[in-house]
Amino acid sequence: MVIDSPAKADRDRLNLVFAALSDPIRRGMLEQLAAGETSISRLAEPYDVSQPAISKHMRVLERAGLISRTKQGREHRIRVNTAPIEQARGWIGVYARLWKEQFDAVDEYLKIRRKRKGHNT
Amino acid sequence: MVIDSPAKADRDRLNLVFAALSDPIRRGMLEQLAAGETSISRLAEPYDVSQPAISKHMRVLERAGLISRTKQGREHRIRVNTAPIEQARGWIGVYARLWKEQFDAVDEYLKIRRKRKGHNT
DNA sequence: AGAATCAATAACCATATGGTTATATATTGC
DNA sequence: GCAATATATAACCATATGGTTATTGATTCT
Repeated sequence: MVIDSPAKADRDRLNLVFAALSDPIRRGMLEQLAAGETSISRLAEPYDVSQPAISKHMRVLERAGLISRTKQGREHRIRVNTAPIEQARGWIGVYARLWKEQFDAVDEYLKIRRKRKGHNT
Repeated sequence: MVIDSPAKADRDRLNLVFAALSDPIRRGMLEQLAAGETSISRLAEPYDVSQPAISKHMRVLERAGLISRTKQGREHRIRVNTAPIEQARGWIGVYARLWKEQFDAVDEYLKIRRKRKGHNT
């Protein structure tokens, strides 16, 4: 049983979102954005990488639609977009539940078997 | 404000889990596993790629801890492991909530401002 | 006006990725 | 016993990734 595949655009977006989340620096940046909008240089502070590397990470997050930016003077103000992360959460939520149900069914079945065996012994 | 970073092992695992989820073929395989344990050749059926490509995808899922396998004759029986996906869900859940609270705070603030402006007009 | 700061891009590098074909091994079915 | 099936790995290929230094342009600060 496979739930209807999402539209191609949604699939492509999920590719980008999960890919963006696969790097600890990018996850760390999103974690920082939980505290609110901030600048790129502030987001970069915890990391010992070059500024062009930071720029690349920002690009990946942006391509995934996870952040958007405005410019104030020379500073880019970065904020998180929740829609793509909700989409990822939705995907995981649906399947985590189905996977868990599968395990619960197995557990239930094993429980019954154990009770029967115990009884027979 | 940044929530305490998880242990390095947890971080590395999240890297692998999100990376594994960034490919539509691998997500599709996990979706199929929601229906229960199955063979690799069955998981491969919907895809028009070579068998070694399938093997590589299985390897990525396995390295992320998302699946485990047993062997029955020549067939590998694949099942999903829920722990890593729960870990990813946990990470997304924590931050999705924080990001949303951030937007709710902004919305609330803008609402109050709009009411004041409307009143003054 | 010029230094300092913020950030992007180009070019380069090493490694990883996702596909292929060829080949090998294990197991089942006839 | 041999063909068929299931699956892994090697080698190859094109592309992507994540880092670097150098350079550039925009903006702010002194």
